[in-house]
Amino acid sequence: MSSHSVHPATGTRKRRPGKSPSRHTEADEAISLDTLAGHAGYAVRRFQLWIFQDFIRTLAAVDIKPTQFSVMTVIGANPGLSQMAVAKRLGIERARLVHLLDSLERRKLVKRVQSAVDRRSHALHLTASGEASLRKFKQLAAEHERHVADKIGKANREQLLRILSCFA
Amino acid sequence: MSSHSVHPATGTRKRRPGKSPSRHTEADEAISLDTLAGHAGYAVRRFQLWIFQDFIRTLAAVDIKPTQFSVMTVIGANPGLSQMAVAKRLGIERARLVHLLDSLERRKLVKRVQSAVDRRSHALHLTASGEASLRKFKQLAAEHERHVADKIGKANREQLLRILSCFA
DNA sequence: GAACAATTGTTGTCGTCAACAACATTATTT
DNA sequence: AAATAATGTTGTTGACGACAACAATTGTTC
Repeated sequence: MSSHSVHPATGTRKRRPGKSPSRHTEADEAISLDTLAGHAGYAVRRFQLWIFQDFIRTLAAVDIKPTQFSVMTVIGANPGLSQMAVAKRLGIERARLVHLLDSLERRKLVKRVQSAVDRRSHALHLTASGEASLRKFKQLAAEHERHVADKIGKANREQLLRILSCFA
Repeated sequence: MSSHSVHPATGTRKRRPGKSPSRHTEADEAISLDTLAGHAGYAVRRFQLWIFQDFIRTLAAVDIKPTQFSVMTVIGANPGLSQMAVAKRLGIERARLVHLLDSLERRKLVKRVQSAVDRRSHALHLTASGEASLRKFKQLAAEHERHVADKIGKANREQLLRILSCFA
């Protein structure tokens, strides 16, 4: 019964007078995850949360979020794609892509061009400033990727990419 | 210039008359991901989407979602925890945990007990039926985990868990 | 060629989720 | 006793996935 100074309800140690005032509750790891530790989904959820937060923080100066970056990257590499094609390739709903493109078009990063072959669809292109911006975004994204490597290890990151390559 | 029968705007092949009518647009992989292929966050997002959908589908019969499962598992392994402790351990906002517990309590799976030591907090416990249900949930969750192993490979799944163990 | 079906972009709704902010109640600190 | 902090709760905001409906256009089929 090692109930030294551990609050039975919270599992957090009462902060001692001399200690830092409520900085971190150190004993969170004492709480068992049980079978959760063996579930890939749990670890992946936590990891994805961390990785997106770091991406957003690293690209905060240019105000670009992960989804926006993915859309611009694909359009940049494949000019003239339709919205359907981009949505399918990235696993985004075409309804959602409409708003994403509205936002990017307002910022003059992307333009919708009337397609000559299919008058239903739009051909998507980066604007001139969109291409310049994307180069900057990619630099910052690369910096974010280095944060990932620092967090989980360079070799582990590469193995992770290999393992999940079937989802690309 | 290998534009055989590839629609320039969509990147999708025109469905040939004899072929299945608009089943799958097979040539989505032809669209380049560019630098996106080297970003862990992109792969992780796609993977997390897949894994959550499979979890939800596999546990659809008992109507339990990943977050609900994680909450019940932690409470089951650590009876008497406060809401704060559970929220911190799982990385859930305590505001969000309120609704999750409301739902689980309505279904008589979890109960909030007035804490004797701290009258602000609730001690969380599984009900009797909650414990029985959790055993069933864990069986189904294990089945889901086998789906994951089938998808990415048994050894890869274990390496993934090892790589991401620092996020548990 | 006309009727029918499918695709594309768009608009809208619904439910989930993370991130905040504010508040009342209760504990802790000084 | 007064100031400060923690806990549970309520509410709002914005991003997101899933779905359904619609007009315009294209493709198919008779």
